[in-house]
Amino acid sequence: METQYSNTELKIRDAAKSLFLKKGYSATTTRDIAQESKINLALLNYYFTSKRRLFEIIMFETLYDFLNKMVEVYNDEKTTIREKIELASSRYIDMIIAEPLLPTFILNELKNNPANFLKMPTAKVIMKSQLVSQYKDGVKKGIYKKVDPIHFITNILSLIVFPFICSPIIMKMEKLNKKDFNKMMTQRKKLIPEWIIQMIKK
Amino acid sequence: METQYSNTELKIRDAAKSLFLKKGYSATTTRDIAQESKINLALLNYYFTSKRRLFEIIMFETLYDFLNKMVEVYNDEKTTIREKIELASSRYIDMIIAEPLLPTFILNELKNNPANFLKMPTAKVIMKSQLVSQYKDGVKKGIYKKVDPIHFITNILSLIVFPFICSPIIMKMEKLNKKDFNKMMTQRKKLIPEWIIQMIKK
DNA sequence: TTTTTATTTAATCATTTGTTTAATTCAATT
DNA sequence: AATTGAATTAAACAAATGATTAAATAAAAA
Repeated sequence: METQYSNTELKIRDAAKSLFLKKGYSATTTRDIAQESKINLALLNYYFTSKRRLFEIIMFETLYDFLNKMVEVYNDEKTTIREKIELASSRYIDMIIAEPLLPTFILNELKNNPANFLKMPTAKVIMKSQLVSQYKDGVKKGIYKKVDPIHFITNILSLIVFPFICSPIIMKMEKLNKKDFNKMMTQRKKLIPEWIIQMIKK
Repeated sequence: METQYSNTELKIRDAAKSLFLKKGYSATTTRDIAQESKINLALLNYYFTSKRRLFEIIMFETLYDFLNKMVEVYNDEKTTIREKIELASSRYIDMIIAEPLLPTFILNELKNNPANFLKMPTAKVIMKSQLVSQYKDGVKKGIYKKVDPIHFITNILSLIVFPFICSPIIMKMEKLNKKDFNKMMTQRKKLIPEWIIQMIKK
């Protein structure tokens, strides 16, 4: 697949993504986008038909990348449960440190338009992933407590993603700056796998 | 404190809160609010000066209630760590089941306007709460692993709140309806305290 | 070069949106 | 009953916003 974008098309995409992430759909105006990408206002509609369509294109790509990154790790045949959680924590925390507004952006549109999410093929795949069968195996063998796998998956995501979403609260509570906060999140790359394993053990 | 609101004033507040929760600040128009509360458009400005002010009043109250509910539990002198976590889980999960849009609403404005949050006196109190000193005690006594309390507090909040925020994903992954999902969250009232205790133990 | 097609621009349109005004109705007080 | 202040209404304003048009320019094809 070699999707070729013209220069201006890319400029619009980038500016739009940056603004949608920062301010959300409604608070971002087409003139904002035109100004940020230094293109003429009419070019937005020329290339993307409407603000809504531009948004949906960006949202789809973002969501797809986000979910895929997880499915990849979860479906690796060769790694153990612990390794999968380590990799997931590490990858996601790095990803979100690089783009901290991503989670709120996604979760927000998830609320406004959950139907869009239904189109994502990757979502339901997770509960059939290697990680989940490994977990079920452990339960069958009596190593892990008998708890619905959905809790297991939910807990991993919660411990990784939520701190970013409420980072202003955390920073306020502990008087941290952004650098300190990122350091804290980097610590969690190692802590989360420990915690998760301890949670599921009998 | 007996703040008396006129009937119409209350009607506006209620409609506005409902709409702001559902659609966010920018996507909610003053005409939406007027229609929903069945008042004349001008009454919004008559009672609340501006849309922004109305929003801030509602946001402050909501945020205050939300944080206070936690501080109360965390500062109880008589309860154990486990009891505090049980009570927090139970209260919060009930609260959010009753008003599922609350977390995204708060966290969203937290991103858009973190400065507003700085005005909340309750935030920094949490790290000096009874719960945190009990946790530190456990660490000193060698019962708990030596991990910064901020992780402890963050984990509790994450496991309680995050599943609500990403409920569409969870419902998709497991083909749950809203009732099933709430049942799942009710299970977590008992599971979360177990998990948290297990996480901190050596 | 000439012709055709794609890209870019400035200007404008039609709505929407937050807010205000001025007039009217209602309720309490004298 | 008359007066006064608060509450409510319909109408309008000014600015912002998503989208379109028609003309101009650049690029590609003939």
